[in-house]
Amino acid sequence: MSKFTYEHPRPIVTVDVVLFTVVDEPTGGLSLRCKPSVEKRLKVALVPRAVEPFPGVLALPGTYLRIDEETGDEIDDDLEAAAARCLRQKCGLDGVFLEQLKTYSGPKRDPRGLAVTTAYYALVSPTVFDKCAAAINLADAVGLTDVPFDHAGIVADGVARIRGKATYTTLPAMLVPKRFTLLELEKVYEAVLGRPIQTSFFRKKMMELVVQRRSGKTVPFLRETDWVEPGAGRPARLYEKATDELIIFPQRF
Amino acid sequence: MSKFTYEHPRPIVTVDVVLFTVVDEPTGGLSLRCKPSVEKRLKVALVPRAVEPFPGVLALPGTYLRIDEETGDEIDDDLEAAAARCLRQKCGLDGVFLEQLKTYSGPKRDPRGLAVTTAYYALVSPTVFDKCAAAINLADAVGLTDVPFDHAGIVADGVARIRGKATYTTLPAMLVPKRFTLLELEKVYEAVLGRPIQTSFFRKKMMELVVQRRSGKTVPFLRETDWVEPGAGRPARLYEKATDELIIFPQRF
DNA sequence: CGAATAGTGTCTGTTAGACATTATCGA
DNA sequence: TCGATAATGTCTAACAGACACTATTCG
Repeated sequence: MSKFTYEHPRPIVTVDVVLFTVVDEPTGGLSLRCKPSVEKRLKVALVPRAVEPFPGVLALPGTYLRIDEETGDEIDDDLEAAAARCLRQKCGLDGVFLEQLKTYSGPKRDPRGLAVTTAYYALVSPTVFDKCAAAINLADAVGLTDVPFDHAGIVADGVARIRGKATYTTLPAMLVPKRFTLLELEKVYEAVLGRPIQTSFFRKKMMELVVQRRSGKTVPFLRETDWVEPGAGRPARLYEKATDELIIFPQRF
Repeated sequence: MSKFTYEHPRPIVTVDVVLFTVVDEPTGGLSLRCKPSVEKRLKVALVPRAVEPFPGVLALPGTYLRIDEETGDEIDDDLEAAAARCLRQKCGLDGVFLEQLKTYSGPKRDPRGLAVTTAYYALVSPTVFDKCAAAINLADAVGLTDVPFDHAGIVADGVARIRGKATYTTLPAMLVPKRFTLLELEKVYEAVLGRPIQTSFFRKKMMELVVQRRSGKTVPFLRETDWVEPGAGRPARLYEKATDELIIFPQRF
């Protein structure tokens, strides 16, 4: 116990992960939109806290930065590795899109004293998310309250970040399954942006978006497949992404 | 000595500041541009390191997060306060624009072991910068090398960040003195962006940019003054900012 | 055939970008 | 008046945004 001594005090260092996904929302009867299909809704994952403070309360999945080499436990190479481990251990997710959001600090944000937490945000398609049967709750990402610490602010920052990036990158495409229809992708963009966008403009932009291959050749970001998604009307063509990387648009969206 | 003991090891927590400014660069004889006046160059502040490792080597100004209440020294409320203190103590600067950039971590970035450093970036006009007579060196911000740790990468990230923000905010306006000409502001934008921009388009956009007052009224971001800057030809009108806050453009730039 | 959904085409007002022109100073 | 720099106007091609139209399936 108490084996690690330093000349100066050091803060607690943790990571928190804002895990976003989308869920289908049956179009409410009150909706006046002509567009049929389903609406999508941006959600954030919350897990019950295992330890003090706030045990049992739903909060962002988080963990200490593990650098103790003597325990035999897996140690974290850096903060991003800790966030990835958190996703793996608490959500059963691996290989999902993960980027640093911001670092939060201050004496008031944690009752244990001055804590430094680096928040990451992650995006996962509902298909993959459903596979992890862990005890994960989904809450509306927009306007989230009733979470401990400063997690509401962190989620709000995360929403702002992905909203900003959605206007000039393919970031929302991280939220669709391997094969998807263009309308589905549009709905996901709308869920992230929180506002409707124009179908024909969206399709035009998306279809002419190209990605640079390592060889220097450019290929379309969206690859048409032979498959279709049957529905009530004309079946929709299914597409695949040419890459899982984040692509930046030549001009803003 | 060694008064602080913890059950688990904790990393070193520091902040580093990427302090940007611009300097006038006499247009080289090789320049083919018709535009006269002076070019501006984006610079970053480096200070000689006071302590191990790399004592004496030029590096980003940085400091430990101070949370030791017993020393009688000033303690930091949070990371941003530490960055502000660093600017004050090492550069003699106070009240400059300061925002969080990113947090860096990993066992390889510091010979002392796993260190976590949160980088901030700050912008200051050359007028204010010149007042702080401290031993501060200015290096070209673009393509900086020959700095210890991962500071080259941090500066590169900082340049990328302010370049991005320059296209949709008034961030480069943080780099001009209280009164400035439109051409001067344009040159600063060009220094940040690293590419020339169109004079007439720039002026049009800038002049029609408005800021929301607390009362709800909108006023132009640029306020015309009665003063002019004499030069070789027609004198240029001097402008003032209506606010010191960062303004976001309605549409991208 | 008609309802329902997928996907495309067309028109228009706005605007970025290039370039020419005018304005105002000192010598 | 000329040289130099500041500032504005004009033209064009591209494009966002709105809307109408065509296409394809099922019952």
